[in-house]
Amino acid sequence: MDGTQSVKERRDVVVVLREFLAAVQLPENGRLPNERDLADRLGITRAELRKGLAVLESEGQLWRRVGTGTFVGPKPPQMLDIAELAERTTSLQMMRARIALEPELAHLAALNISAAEIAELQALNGACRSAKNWREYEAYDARFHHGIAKAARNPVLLAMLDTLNGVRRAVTWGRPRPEGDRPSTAHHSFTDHDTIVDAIAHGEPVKAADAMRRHLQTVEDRLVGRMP
Amino acid sequence: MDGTQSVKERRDVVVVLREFLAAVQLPENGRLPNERDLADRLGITRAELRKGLAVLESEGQLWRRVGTGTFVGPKPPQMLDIAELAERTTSLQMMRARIALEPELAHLAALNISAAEIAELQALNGACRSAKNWREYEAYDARFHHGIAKAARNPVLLAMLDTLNGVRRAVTWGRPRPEGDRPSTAHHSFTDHDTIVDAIAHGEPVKAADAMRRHLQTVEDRLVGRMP
DNA sequence: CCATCAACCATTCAAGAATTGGTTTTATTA
DNA sequence: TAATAAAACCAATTCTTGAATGGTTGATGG
Repeated sequence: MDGTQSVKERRDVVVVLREFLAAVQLPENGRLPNERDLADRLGITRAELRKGLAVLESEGQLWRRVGTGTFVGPKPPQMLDIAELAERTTSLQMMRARIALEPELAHLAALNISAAEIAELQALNGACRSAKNWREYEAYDARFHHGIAKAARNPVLLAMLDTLNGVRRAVTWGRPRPEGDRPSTAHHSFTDHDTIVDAIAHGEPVKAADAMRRHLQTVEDRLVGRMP
Repeated sequence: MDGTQSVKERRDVVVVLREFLAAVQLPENGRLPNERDLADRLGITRAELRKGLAVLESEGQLWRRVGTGTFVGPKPPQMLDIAELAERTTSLQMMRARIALEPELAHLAALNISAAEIAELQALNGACRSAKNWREYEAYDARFHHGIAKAARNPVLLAMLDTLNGVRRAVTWGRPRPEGDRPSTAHHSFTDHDTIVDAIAHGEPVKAADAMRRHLQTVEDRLVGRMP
């Protein structure tokens, strides 16, 4: 064979690896042979090979995962674990995230919403008003905001809001809840929702985004303890 | 046994089920026995049981999934599938999502970033400039934006940007890529990055958010075809 | 001290059996 | 015959087990 000598030649392992990658012309996300085989093929030891792979990995040329293999290209993103994420997230950080997302969603909704969806939003807002306990209110409130996101006609933003709500629910699971009393304290949210729906229904994106931002800001203020 | 008579008594299955749930006191997300066993224990037929479960499920008292079981409480949100999401998402929608997220991230980064992170951002921007091909440029660009998100100190927003980038990559996989030529066409991005880093480094959140918004807007304009 | 080799570890995947909710067919009984 | 209980079947999911893989450690020997 030809490879066994390259060790003695002291050629840098990284160079050998680059040549190999160029030779085999693997496609993006293509899989390299496993380390044991590849070390044999290149005529180098596995420890040496791993050093070289580490370099290429740090350069972002490839990525590795235990039990799976070594692949060309940047590391694919991991699907986020909602429960794990909720542990590292405070209620305030949740609100900052919502403030980042939802005004833009209201903006887009004002541009794309249908008549049926407007009616649904109004119905959900009414359901919020007549909720018999706090938990029921939160369920309708979540569906209200989800409805706006759906009307925005942007799958990515919708998915992100949904995961956001998932984290929100997981976060509130850990905290105690005022189970019995009705959400009379949230009466300001009702009028907030009204103005948001009105702006969206009249096709006024900027106004809708502003209303949503003010609404969430109020919730955040209340969360921090700044009662207006 | 005792249960076999309750069928003849014609007591409503739902009532029996509610009594059972109250008796066993399952915690939130607790799992019920499987339908065959439960039907035996309650002395009713499986079809009857399923009617009752359907009612409670529609009430949101519990949720079921094939192969898994029946559980107490509202249905947990599903983790989003990046590949599936990418199929329903256009490049333009991707940009709208980024414009919703990243200015806020730049804002927060300006408030929370450390000196080491500033240096890292500058280094990554430099790496963008000296990228030898388009793919390498995109890798560093992604790490640049990720660095800003990390400096924002908000796990939820960071996770959302990461999934966003995952979708972005999955979207661009489907499209052809200009493999060979260097990203000289993206030279305006370099100065954009400069102004963003400067604003963040000087602790000017509004300025940073504006710079980020303008930067992404330029990219979107270029995407749509409006060359400025 | 360093490189090499082997063994071991932890994670992941793949294939198949078992489990479970969902559906249809068959048997039983009034 | 109609209603209904019982069984069988279906499809999605989990569990189990073994193999494959990257990651780590330690013995061996220059």
